Amino acid sequence: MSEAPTSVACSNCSLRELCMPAGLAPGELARIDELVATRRKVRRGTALFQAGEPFTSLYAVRTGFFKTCVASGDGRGQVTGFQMAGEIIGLDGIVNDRHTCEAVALEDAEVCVMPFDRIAELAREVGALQHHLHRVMSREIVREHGVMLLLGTMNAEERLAAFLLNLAQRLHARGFSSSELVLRMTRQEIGNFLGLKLETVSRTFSRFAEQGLLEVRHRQVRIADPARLAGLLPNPGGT
Amino acid sequence: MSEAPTSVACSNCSLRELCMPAGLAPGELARIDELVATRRKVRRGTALFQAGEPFTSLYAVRTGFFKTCVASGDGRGQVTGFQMAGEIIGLDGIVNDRHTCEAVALEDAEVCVMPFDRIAELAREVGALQHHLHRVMSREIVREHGVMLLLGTMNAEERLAAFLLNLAQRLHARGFSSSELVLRMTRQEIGNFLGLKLETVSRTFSRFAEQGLLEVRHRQVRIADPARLAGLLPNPGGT
DNA sequence: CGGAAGTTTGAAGATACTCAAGCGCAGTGG
DNA sequence: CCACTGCGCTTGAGTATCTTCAAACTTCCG
Repeated sequence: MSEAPTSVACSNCSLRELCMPAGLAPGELARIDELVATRRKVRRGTALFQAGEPFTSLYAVRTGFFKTCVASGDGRGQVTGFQMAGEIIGLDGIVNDRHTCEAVALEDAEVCVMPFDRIAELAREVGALQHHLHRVMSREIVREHGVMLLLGTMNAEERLAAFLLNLAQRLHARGFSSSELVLRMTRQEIGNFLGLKLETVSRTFSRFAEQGLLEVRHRQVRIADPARLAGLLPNPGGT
Repeated sequence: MSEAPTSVACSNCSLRELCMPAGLAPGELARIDELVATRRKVRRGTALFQAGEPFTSLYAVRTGFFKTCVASGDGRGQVTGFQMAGEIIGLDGIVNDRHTCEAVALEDAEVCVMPFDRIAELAREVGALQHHLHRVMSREIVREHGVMLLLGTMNAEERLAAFLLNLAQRLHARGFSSSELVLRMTRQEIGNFLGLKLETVSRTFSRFAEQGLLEVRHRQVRIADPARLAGLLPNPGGT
């Protein structure tokens, strides 16, 4: 929709360490700047892309917050992930040149548009970029393994604890507090990610609050006792 | 363990369409033959690789049947997939040069060992291989989205129906019957994949048999009414 | 052939879901 | 500025589904 031909440079971007390969030669870095054709603003509640749309580009989140969802024929949907600054969206489209999930902004957002054929072309010449791309895709596969473990083996408390700790950790890596967080998504959306109904999510929040693990005021969450919250996870000596 | 320096040629392999890119120039095909360093036999019940092991290679299943599992700190485990001839195993290892899941042979099996650095090197020169690799990784991401939908939104009957139809479809693509199948995995392993207990899997099989959807004798399954079985899925106009 | 492993089935119980009602905050318009 | 409306959140009561525990049976493999 709003394709602003903003002048852009990854080389100056504060998110560079998050979404670009490390250890590039200066010349290579300059070439990677060419990757990001444009930026694109996405209004809260609107889709960056939808299922079925032709695939052209990967997107790096610059600001804002996204969810990605797959839908089954009837109304049911599964949120496959939430993406924040520095994270890559759109890898699902590569197989069939068509997106199979949709990406929706949970708040006004901006993404860097990276045409995939240009990425592929440059990856053939810049080894570090090639390796980075492989790692990004592999990381997504491993992340999804974790979600499968969550959905397949954990109860409601474990799921919510894992979700909150993961969110906190990612926010912390971006310089935010690791204990104070503002949820960008509704209880419904959390439920659609965790495989729970929104009432169950709400009840579990309340139970955590009663137990002194959290302080919850709507979307404002403080992790009061991170150690005990982490103790709920089935992953004591986690990787 | 058993690394046999078998002489190997993808160009003659009957599985070529499954695991190699299409439309290669003759010269390119010859170079891809170099990719497969060796084959490796894996005995039933033993691991092709384990979580924590250094990552070196991707593996293409030649014969046999695998499961891949992730484990949480305590005993719990989630089967992330079952792999058959022509399918690729090991993509999880790329991110951190270390495997995060284990791959176990469910029956005596053989795989083609493809050193990843050699794949990456060749992908830089052969565009079709590069694109193929991207597609393989993206396909895995999309497949996992489907599993997440299954685990997050479906009940026991829907899960088992989806599992059986998926298995039948993949076997059919390999020239086997699409209605007659022999399960290579235990009820326990099916349960660990579908997020159900083995008893629930067993009961659901029995219920399907009562309803005339299946004929089940232990691991021998005949899909008696594929249409009605497919009708159970939440995906009437599915992609 | 014998034992271990895998499968089936039943009964009781736990967890999460459904249905329902009420509350609270945010944004809108009087 | 305040009331109003809508959406999201919370909480309760009853219910469905899946799990747990247990026992018996079958198959497979050594």
